[in-house]
Formats: sequence, C-alpha cells, structure tokens
Amino acid sequence: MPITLEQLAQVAGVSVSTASRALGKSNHAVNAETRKRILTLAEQLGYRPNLMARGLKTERTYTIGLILDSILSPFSPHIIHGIQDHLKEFNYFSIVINTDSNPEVESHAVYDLISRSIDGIIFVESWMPDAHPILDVENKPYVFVHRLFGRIPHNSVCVDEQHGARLVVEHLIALEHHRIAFINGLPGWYASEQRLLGYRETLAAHEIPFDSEIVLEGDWGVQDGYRAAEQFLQLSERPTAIFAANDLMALGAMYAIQDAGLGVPDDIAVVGYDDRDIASFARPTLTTVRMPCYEMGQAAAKLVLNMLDTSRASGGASADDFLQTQEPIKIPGELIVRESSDRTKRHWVQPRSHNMLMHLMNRRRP
Amino acid sequence: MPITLEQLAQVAGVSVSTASRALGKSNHAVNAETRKRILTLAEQLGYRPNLMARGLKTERTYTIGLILDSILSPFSPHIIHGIQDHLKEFNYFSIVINTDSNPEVESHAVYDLISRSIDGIIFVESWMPDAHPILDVENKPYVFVHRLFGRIPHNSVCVDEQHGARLVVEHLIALEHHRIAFINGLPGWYASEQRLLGYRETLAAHEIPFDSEIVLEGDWGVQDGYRAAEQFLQLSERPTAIFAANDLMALGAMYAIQDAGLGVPDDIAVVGYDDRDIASFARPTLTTVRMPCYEMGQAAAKLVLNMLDTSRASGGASADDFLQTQEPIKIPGELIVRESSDRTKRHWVQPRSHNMLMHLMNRRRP
DNA sequence: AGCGATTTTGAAAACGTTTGCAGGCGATTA
DNA sequence: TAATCGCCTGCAAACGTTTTCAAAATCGCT
Repeated sequence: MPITLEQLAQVAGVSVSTASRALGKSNHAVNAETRKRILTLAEQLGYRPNLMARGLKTERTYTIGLILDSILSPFSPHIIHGIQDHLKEFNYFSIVINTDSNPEVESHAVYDLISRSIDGIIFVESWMPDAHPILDVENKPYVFVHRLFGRIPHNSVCVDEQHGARLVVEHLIALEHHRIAFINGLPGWYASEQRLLGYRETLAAHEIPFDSEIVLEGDWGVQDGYRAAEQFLQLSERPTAIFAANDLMALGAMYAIQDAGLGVPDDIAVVGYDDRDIASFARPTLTTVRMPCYEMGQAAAKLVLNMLDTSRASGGASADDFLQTQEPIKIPGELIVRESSDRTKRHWVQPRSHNMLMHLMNRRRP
Repeated sequence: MPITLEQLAQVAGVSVSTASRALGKSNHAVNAETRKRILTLAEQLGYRPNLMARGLKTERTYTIGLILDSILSPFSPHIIHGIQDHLKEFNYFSIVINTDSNPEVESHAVYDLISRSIDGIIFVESWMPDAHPILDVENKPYVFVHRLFGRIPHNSVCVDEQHGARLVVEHLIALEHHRIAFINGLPGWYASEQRLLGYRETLAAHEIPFDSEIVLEGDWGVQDGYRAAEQFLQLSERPTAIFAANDLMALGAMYAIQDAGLGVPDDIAVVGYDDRDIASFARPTLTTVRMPCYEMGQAAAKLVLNMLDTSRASGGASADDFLQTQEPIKIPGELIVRESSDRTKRHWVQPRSHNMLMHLMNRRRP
C-alpha cells in the first residue's frame, strides 16, 4: 500500500491539512520551508495521493470515458492515440469501453461510467443518438468524434470530407485528367454525401460537366470496386482516372484494370481514400487521402476539456452550460500522392508510422 | 448528480446500512420484502453507487490498468478486445495507457495507475523488465501479454510460435513440397527463434535435411522479403515454396516471384505469418497463420483476475502471493489456407471479421 | 508593549460507501 | 414465564482526501 497523507504528515511533523496544502497547487499560503520539507519527504517515501479519496471530495476524477463503436475499426486506434496524447498533458486518463456496435452495451456503458464519476465522455464512431438524456441530467459534457452515419450532432469532431474529395479531383485534373470516374460509398453515410459534394463541386469549378454514367456506388468492399471498374472499362468513352471513396474499392478497381490488361497509372489512374495500410503495400502503391484521425482525437479531447472548464467556471449550475449548439469541427485530411496516380513516384513500399514493424525498427535492439 | 445511498435509504424509510446490504450481494440477512422495496426504488430513482466511495472503503476498484507498448501496433486492438471481453464478465473495466515504447512513460504509468488504486496491471507487448519493483512492493498482480522480445517473463501469455511454424511446414509438405525456403525475422526476437525451431523440427520429422542455403533473415519489411526471394530464385535448385516469418515479407516474396515472371502458387507457393489485413487483400490471397490475439487477451485477463482472487483468498498478506513463477501460457495460432499455397482456393477477397467495412455492412442501415 | 494585519497552522466536517457491533423483536425452548 | 436464539435493523466508525473556519504565530508599526 502506498503511504497515506496522514502518515506523511506525521513524519513531517505537521497536520494533514498543511501536508495537503503543501502538495496541492493550492494558492493557500504555506511556509516555503515547510512546503519544501514536505515535498522532499513525499518524494522519498514515494507518497502517491489516493485519487479515489480525492475524487470523492472534489467531484473530479481526471478521467474521461471513451466509448468506442468498435476498437477493431481501422481508425479508432489512431483516434484514441490523439485523444490520449492530448488528455495526458492535463493529467487526464481515459477508461475505454468497446461496444461492438451494440446499442444496449453502449447505453449500459454510459451508466457504468457515471458510476465511476468520470468527468466527461467521448463517443468514438458512435451510433448513439445526438443528445444523451442521462448525460444531460447528470450534467456531464460529452463529445462525438468521427461519427460515420446520419446527422452530425452538436459538439462533435469529424472529417472535412468535402475538402478531401476536392484535393483528389484537383490533383487528377492537374495531371490532365478530364474524365474522372467516381466510385462512391452507399448513400446515407456522411462520407459518401460529402465526398460526392466535393467531387461535383471541383468538377464544376473546372467546367467539367458532371456525367452520371461514370459515377457508381459501392458497398465499400474490394469486390464493389472491382465491379464498378469493370463497368467503366466497357464504356465507349472510358475514364482516364478513377476516384474511389475508400482504399478497398480503389484496390478492387486496380485489380479490374490490371485484369483487363491495362496499366495503373499509365492507362488509368486510381485514387483511394483513407490511407489504410494496404495503400502503401499495394502495387502500385495507392494515392489516397489520409484520414486525420490523430488530429480528430486531439480536437475531441480539447473540446471535452473546454466544456469541462466552462462548466466549472460557471459554477456548473445549469444543465446546459456546455451544450452550446455549435457547428461540428471539421478536420481536413491530406493528399498522399503515390504511384497509382503519379508515374514519377517510385516508392518502395513505405509503411506508415503506425506500422508496427517500421516502428519497431526504430528502437533499440536487445 | 446521481442520487446517493443516503437519499435512497431516506425515501425507502430505512437506514443507509440496510440499504447498502439490500443492494450488495452480501450474505448478510435482510428482509426479503424490504430488499425488494429498496431494489425497485433504486431502479426507479436511477440509483448508481459511487464507485469511488466504495473503492475507498473496500480497496477494490474493479479496474485493471492496461499498459500498451503501442496502441498502433496491428495486434494490440485485438488483444485489448480479448482482455476487455473477459473483464466485462466480472464487471471489471480497464483504463488504458499507451506508452509509445517510451520506458519513462511506462514507468510513470505504473505510478499513475497505483495512484488510482487499480486492482492489477496487464502489460501489452511491453518492454518492461520482468519484475516491476513498485508493483511488487504494492502487492498488485501484473501480467505480460504478447511480449515480443527477449526473455518471456513469469505470469505471461504469449503465442505458441513453434506450433504455428509447424502448421505451416506440415501444410506445405502435405502439398508435396520438399524444398521449403524460410525467410526468418531478425534474431533476438522471440518469434524468430521459436518459428525457426518449429521449421527445423518439422523438417526433421519428415526427414528433410535442413539446408542453410534456403534460410535467410530479414528485418520484417516488404523489401526484405523481396530481396530474400530474389536470392532464392537465383539458386540452381530453387525452392518450390517459401515460408516467410511474417505477412509483409511474404508479400515482398510474392512480388519478387511475380516480377521474375513466375506464378504463385503454381511455380512457387508462399506462406506468411500473422494474418494481417493485407493477407486477405493481396493477390493471390495469402496463406498465413492467424495470431491468436483475442485469445491471448482473454487468457491474460483471466490470469490477472485469478491472481487477484488467490491473493485475496490468502488475505493478501505476503508480497509474493501471486508471484508463483509459472511457465508462460502459450496460445496456439491457426493456419489459414488461401490462394498463395493452394490453387484450389478461390476466395474473393475475404475481409476478416475485424475489418470495419465488413462489420459495418452487417448492421442496420439508416 | 500593544495592536492590527498578515501569514501559517490545525481541528474537524464533509464526500458516499461498507461493516463491526449492539440492540430489538418474535419465536422456540426449558 | 423466562431465557435463548435467529433474524433483522440501525448506529457509528472507518477509508484518504480537501476545505472551511478559527486560532496561533509572526510581523510591522506606533
């Protein structure tokens, strides 16, 4: 057991109250000498404050709950990474709960987190409805990050998908492509809608007419990309470039093109979206838009801590202190140009930083 | 704020003690009728016990600390998944800390977790030395899971790598391959050593002589696999199959073979290890050994809870109650046969269950 | 010395639980 | 009928902090 504040105070020859004040960053006056003595003593004895006891008194646990739709999503580890890195700066920790897309589990999780009197909640890729009744009544701040589907609720952080699509189309146009096919995701998805918008908008800006013949929808899988590309190849006037709304469909498109005896990017350029691992491992390596997951995580953490601050500043009295209905924060992605669009690029397969092997290679050997 | 036990007791017209006893699964006698009344009342009023207060009294927080070497490793999400699913059954939650391979952060994390009086710690893919002094003195159980490097410490869960390699070689031999090259990882890695052992052992069991000419080492990257395969192809008597110690090197090997104008698996079969996403997205899809990450996580969670139980049963007196120096628990992987070794297999790219897109496809649409 | 102002300390009351102890009450037993 | 025993309940003391309030010490002045 760690030693208690009382014991520490005892050996320091002071009362618990002074010991407490010496350790805390309280502005309460305490003799400089005494403080130093207590501090060094605490160090020596390895005193660790009991956060449960403290939390009990202060109603602050320095803990944020993370409710994940699925920890196995390719994005969530990056989002968590961003969240935690930001929280760490303010000495917050996070307890993470994975719901596996089960709404019952999700709602249960909220209660469990309240039971642990966490200070706030971040929903990651959640399906939870906009406002959560219990959280409102408990007056806890909560934030959504990377919601994939439906309406983007208040207090949430998402990707500027429209901007990402714009980057892609601008890139292709700069490479002299004028007939750019688009394999979109299914309708109803935030990403599909926004990316289509960006696609159309950019074409229009360059006075390229929108042609519904070269716009198809797929269910996000490799097969869908393959089939869509097959269709494009049969057109009398076939596209010179294909933009797929995610990397998997882009991969499928590349396979279809190669199976037809054509080359990527020489005959048809292909661009994906997401920058998943496969984008750097495919042949040719895939031009894509990197999802700003880390940055989204950071932004979400920042948002929830802000809400906490303002709520506390105002005395935390009113239930909707931090329910300022603000616009979603949109984080822009980044175009990663690789071989599938630009024949001058010659990467050897470049793992991303989060690729474990690369990352292990950088550290000391036994 | 959730209502407190005292308030609940008040409206129920009983004392806090009886209310507490009615709710807890304590074997202490309490009138059946009263208990029911309290229980329904608690339900109605949405009573949630304050776990901080409870923990303060009981020295039990129902929280396990997870210290990750890197949350971005391709394995850790699966390991966490397994851990949490097991913990959930016993109402345990976990607070996870990502160290990004920084030993200082790691050691700091231990102190922070102790401050939060967690019940135990699981080190995931950690580099932390075998025994952790602070944890021993604090008498908290801790467990290692999927340590990648060096000696496997006590109380740890790892992969039965030798068995995995055996599966691969047996599979290739069953397919009439007698000259099986091996691209191993770097020495010093637990995986490299064990997989080599499995490789040699299985060859020996089938009376195939070990030929060092067809065994190379790589640094786990795609390039390494590519170069190794190039070397094999130049041999006068070239191998008919290549076993690479991970999927990335296997992918590189396939690329080299294809660049040489040969076919996989028709000219040379290729097998990888890990079953990362790319294994199912590559063309041909890659035969590989699935890492039993989920199962390892479960085992680790089970182990740490067991240690907790035995420690409590024995009164938690002695510091090494649960430091029973036991052998590491080895979890076997599973061979996944795909196109790169077996020409009869015809998958369309089959995402694994943890592939987000597959997983999203299975749920309701808006 | 005395007095107010200021700095520094300590006692004690919380925070929301669990739990040992003691008492009340009805039923069983002698 | 009195003593005993079980079951049920409540009081109060913890658990380790923070924080209010008041008292004590120090200081600067006259």
